[in-house]
Amino acid sequence: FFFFFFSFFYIWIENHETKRDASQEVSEHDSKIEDESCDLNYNIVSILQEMQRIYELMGDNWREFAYKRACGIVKMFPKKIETEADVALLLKTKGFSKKLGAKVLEIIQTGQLKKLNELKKLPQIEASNLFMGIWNQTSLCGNRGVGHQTVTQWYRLGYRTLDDVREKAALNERQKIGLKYYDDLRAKIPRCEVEEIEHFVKKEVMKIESECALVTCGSYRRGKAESGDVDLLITHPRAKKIVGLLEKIVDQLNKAGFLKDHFSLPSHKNKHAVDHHDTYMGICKLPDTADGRVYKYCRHLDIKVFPPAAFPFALLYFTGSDHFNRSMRYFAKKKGYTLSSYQLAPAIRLNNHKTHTGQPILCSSEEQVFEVLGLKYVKPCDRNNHEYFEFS
DNA sequence: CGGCGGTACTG
DNA sequence: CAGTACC
DNA sequence: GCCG
Repeated sequence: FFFFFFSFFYIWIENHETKRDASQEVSEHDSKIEDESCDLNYNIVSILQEMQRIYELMGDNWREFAYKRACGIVKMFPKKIETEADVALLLKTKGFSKKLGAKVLEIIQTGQLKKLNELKKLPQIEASNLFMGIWNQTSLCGNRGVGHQTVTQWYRLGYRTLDDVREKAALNERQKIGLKYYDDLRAKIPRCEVEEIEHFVKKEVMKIESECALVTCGSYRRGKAESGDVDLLITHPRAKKIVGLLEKIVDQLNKAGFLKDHFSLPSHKNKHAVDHHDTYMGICKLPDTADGRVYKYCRHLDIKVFPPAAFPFALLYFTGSDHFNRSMRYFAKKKGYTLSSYQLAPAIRLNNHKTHTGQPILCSSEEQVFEVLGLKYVKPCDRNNHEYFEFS
């Protein structure tokens, strides 16, 4: 009973803290500084971003990884980078070394990067550019079920425009929906609309299970002014209630006419597993309000339902960012643990293969996960970039 | 030189 | 199983 | 791409 009560109480606190923190974060300096710095070095960041995108298209995940990390480092840099001394300062940052330094130097001296211009001329990249418009953050490669393998295949098949793909390509469900809502999904979601989506879902969920707790994670929880999608994390203080809960929620939201299409529905596999959780991914649209407010866009909505014991880990995972999660998990690994979206456990590895996972370590809050790993707590608004966690 | 997160869905 | 996705 |  105490555990259930504690979980529920904790979640309640978390809900309210999240809201309060979030509103402070936008108005306070955190995100502002970042935006300003991003503007300060806008040219450098956008060129490095194009490099990242190209390597993503080429399937070179590790260069993509390194460039994304580098973008974060440049964004965080406190002043405009214009001299060799500035670049020297950049080079002191872990994750930013000679080759990237040379590229940044070239950018501040010439305003452009030869290597990028060459890569853009590659026929395949040029074609991808044509039918995906990757240079304006309108990439089809990324979150519409199309990766570098598909791009390469389409190129070999001679497709060169979006209409080629529409007419000739054999698309899977995910890709069809991606095309159907092509413009909608490109549009960013303002914080206030994220909140309204959360409110709508919460209202419907409460009709089914009034004890449910619901937290919006992702970039929203990290304090961003706009999000690409809405990530809702749901739990229930009683673990038994988790089974089949998401199906009921999806049914309810369907009845309300809120869901327009589905990427993936809650699976019926692994229902017996202790660590079981459910995922829904799809498209939603807020109804017009009585006072005449009209919502223009359909939005990408992800809902995850986790059992209460996994809640702190789920919250940590679902808040991200992707690079933050990877750095924390990498550190946990070096410390002899494995950290996932549902548990932290000792892990024994042989030649980098996980061979045994010990008893999970119970944590009742995000803070506790950091504590067990011997790390200083990092607030959601500071989880936007890659970190180098060190042994203390 | 090898390693760079852990997991879950579709087809 | 490969490919892509989630953060 | 970078790090150990």
